[in-house]
Amino acid sequence: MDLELVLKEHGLRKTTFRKELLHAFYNSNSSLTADEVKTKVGESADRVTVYRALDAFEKKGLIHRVPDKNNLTRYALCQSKCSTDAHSHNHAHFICNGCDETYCIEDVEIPVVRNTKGFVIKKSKLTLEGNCPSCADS
Amino acid sequence: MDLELVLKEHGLRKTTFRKELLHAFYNSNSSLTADEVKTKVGESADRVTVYRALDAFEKKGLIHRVPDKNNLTRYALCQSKCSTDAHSHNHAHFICNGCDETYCIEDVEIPVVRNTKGFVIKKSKLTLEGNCPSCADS
DNA sequence: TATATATTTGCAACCAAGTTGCGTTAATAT
DNA sequence: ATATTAACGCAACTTGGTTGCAAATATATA
Repeated sequence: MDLELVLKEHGLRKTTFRKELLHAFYNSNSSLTADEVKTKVGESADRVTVYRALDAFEKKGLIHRVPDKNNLTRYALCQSKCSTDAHSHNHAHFICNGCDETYCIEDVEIPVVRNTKGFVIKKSKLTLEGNCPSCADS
Repeated sequence: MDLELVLKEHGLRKTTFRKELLHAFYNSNSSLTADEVKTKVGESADRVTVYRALDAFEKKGLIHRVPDKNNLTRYALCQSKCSTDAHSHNHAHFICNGCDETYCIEDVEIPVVRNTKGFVIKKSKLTLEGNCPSCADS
């Protein structure tokens, strides 16, 4: 995976920090919070830099927000071809009660829900909870 | 609805503020944040009092947390018989893109999802998005 | 390659949501 | 009527995130 090319294709400059940030996402099988990014990727980088990089990655369609157990803002890599301001996801998310991580789950069907009692339903989000493979025995 | 009795049955003291708080929940068809409580119920009450009352109500099984569009802590009245530290909900939630309100939706089926790829699934949450009856034309 | 332009970074300061400690007041139990 | 316990109010703090602005760095252009 050519990180520099990916950045370029999404209209982002290939700075040291952003290359490492993208690397971290490609090396994670789940998702990251701003705080996790700071400790894992760039302890030296300023908090603000982390937040702004995450914002930029999201806007350019590289990462998307996923639910978090503790209401933090948490991001995961986009699988499909998301482009600038045009995210297209339709997968479930799994929150582990053991490690508090959030995983994208591609092989679970999202139910299509009909409008009901005057509510016009445009989107359905399915969030699963339990224990992830690593925490399955807890 | 005898508010004082409800408080008593849930082991809560009938203070002026808590009676008004409970009243506000019974008079709301959706849900409330701490901030909304403060403006609608007790502008005079301290912020901390609001937070602690909401905590207490939740612990005693009177209200439950619902998802919020902006990651705030948002509460709605429990319909069924929830008791102290034993909430039992199994309904969907609807977030309105117009007014940012969250509604409990009782008549939508929550899918039962099988374990997959080592993930042990214990709970499924279904969150719907769109426009509520009042905002249906926006 | 030099220079102009645009993006990214770091710092400081700020904000909003929520929490904690503690002394005082008010509600229930005896 | 009084003791006990729960609830309240205040101040101070914490955490997650944002904004403004100047300095640094990356890309585009000459």
